[in-house]
Amino acid sequence: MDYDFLETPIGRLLLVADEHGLRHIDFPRSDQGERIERDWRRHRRYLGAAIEQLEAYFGGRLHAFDVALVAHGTTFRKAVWNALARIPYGETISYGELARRIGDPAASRAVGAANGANPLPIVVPCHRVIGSSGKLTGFGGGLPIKQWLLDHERRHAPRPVLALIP
Amino acid sequence: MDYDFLETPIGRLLLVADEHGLRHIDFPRSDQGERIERDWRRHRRYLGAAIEQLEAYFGGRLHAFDVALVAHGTTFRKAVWNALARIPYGETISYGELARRIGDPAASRAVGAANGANPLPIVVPCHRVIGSSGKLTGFGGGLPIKQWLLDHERRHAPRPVLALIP
DNA sequence: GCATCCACAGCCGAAAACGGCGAGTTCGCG
DNA sequence: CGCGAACTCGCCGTTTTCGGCTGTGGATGC
Repeated sequence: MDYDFLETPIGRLLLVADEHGLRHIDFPRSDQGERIERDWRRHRRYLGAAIEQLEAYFGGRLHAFDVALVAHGTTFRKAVWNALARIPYGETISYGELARRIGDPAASRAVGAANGANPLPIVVPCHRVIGSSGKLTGFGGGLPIKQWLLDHERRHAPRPVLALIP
Repeated sequence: MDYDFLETPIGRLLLVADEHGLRHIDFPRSDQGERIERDWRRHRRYLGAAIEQLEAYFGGRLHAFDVALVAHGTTFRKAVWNALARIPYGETISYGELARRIGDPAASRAVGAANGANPLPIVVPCHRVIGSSGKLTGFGGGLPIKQWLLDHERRHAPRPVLALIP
């Protein structure tokens, strides 16, 4: 298992991958030690594509990732993460809408928990899910980063996103 | 979004506008911080007409505003605010009469609430609505200011307002 | 080990609370 | 009597509050 860090506009990211694909993206939190296992090696052998694409993403040039991913979880969580990956760049939906898309309309709250368990933030865009009222309501890396990502995508969206006036 | 302050005989007013028109008029209350968003800029680019006309109004020279306005609200509230704008300078009507004018004769109390939510006091003359008994009964900027506005308009009314004796 | 409970990155409908009212009644005071 | 102030009650739109519905991992108690 290889790991390395990547400096980005939202701070340093910890990337972890093996021969099967990318396994983790973490925001090293100051309040808890970085979760690095003893047998990992700091090496970019399996990280090349991910790093290239993340740099392009933060540069505003890449709108859809194409990297091999490995994520383990319950059936419900995998359904949520797959639905996440289908939300287009620059768009946002609500937790309830995501629950409806996976055919479990009452599970909006469980969707929030599954979002929180997403091991691959940014690449699997959990930041595009917000409260039905428009509030951000939560993000593993902190709300300011969620806001930054949404602003960044709105700025670089292929078509200008209409500012709807209610 | 631009904002600026205007000193008037009833105190300092906070004006907010953008390219579409005037959006807010506030009485900065000492009991709560002024509501100024981070991304507003203190500038008069979009405020010129409003400031000119307000100065003329307080000078007793202007009897009808002609400024682009932007006010968001429910269907009911917009109906109330539109009816407000049709009350002539120097006249007063009751909350119940206003309810009748929008075709909802029993909603006099809800009309009071809609009046309280008026984002553009003075320009949209919510101060011209008083209780059916003649008492003032309420005003966002405080009753003394409501009284001042009504006195001011009575003093400068084009025709003297008749004191009707029933 | 195994039940049980709890805390979450939510949402929706129903019910209650809350006012910038108004009409009607009561009651006190000249 | 006459006039109001004070009170009650019905009315209306909006806002706030409140249950109940979900899946999962970790803490607790046996």
